Amino acid sequence: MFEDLAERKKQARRVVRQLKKDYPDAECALNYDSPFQLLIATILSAQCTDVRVNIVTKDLFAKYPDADAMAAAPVKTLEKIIQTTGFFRNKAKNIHAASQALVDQYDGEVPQDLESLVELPGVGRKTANVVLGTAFGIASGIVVDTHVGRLTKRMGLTNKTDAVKIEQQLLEVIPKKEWVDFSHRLIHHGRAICAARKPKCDQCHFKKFCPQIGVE
DNA sequence: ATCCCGAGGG
DNA sequence: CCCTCTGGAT
Repeated sequence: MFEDLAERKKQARRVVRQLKKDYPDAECALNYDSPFQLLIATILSAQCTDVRVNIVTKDLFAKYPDADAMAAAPVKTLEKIIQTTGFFRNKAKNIHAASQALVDQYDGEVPQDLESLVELPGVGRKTANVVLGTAFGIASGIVVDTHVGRLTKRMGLTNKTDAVKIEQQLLEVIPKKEWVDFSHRLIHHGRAICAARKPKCDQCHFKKFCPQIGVE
């Protein structure tokens, strides 16, 4: 990592500039028609590709499009529909309980602040930041998923492993107006070029200023 | 064998 | 800090 904060900020500016150049229109890859659906899709995305989440949510949202319908669904039925996303018992229990909490406490709507979102079962900082940033356009933090964690470490913007600590270090060097797009663009770059196993460094436009920490 | 837009519990 | 939950793709 770049030890000096000023150096880290300089590196952050290079990264943000290149991200804008390479991925000007990066957006959320999960399919949804409402904040509620984005919330559920994001809960399902834990340790699962967005492609598979979209396959599952097509059926799930056709049957249970909103919090009222999802809260009324049998958990066993939810388990069957979302089975292929992995962790399906926990996820089914959580999306059912979270939907019930939305009905009970928020009249079926999704709250627009981080503290309320994180209290919902199955919703952590990452999921809450996705919903706030993408569905509501509220920059309350930076989404740190497996891609953002891996790429920011390789690019020298953090030396941490814990997602919350990575986010703290990123918040120091990324301007607030960039927070939402920063994650989306990094995630696209992580899938297309800077993959976990076989990063395509020969095709990477970030190579000229990438310390390549963690890449063999 | 490792990774995928994690969260909760110990 | 650690562990567990889980299936599909490569």
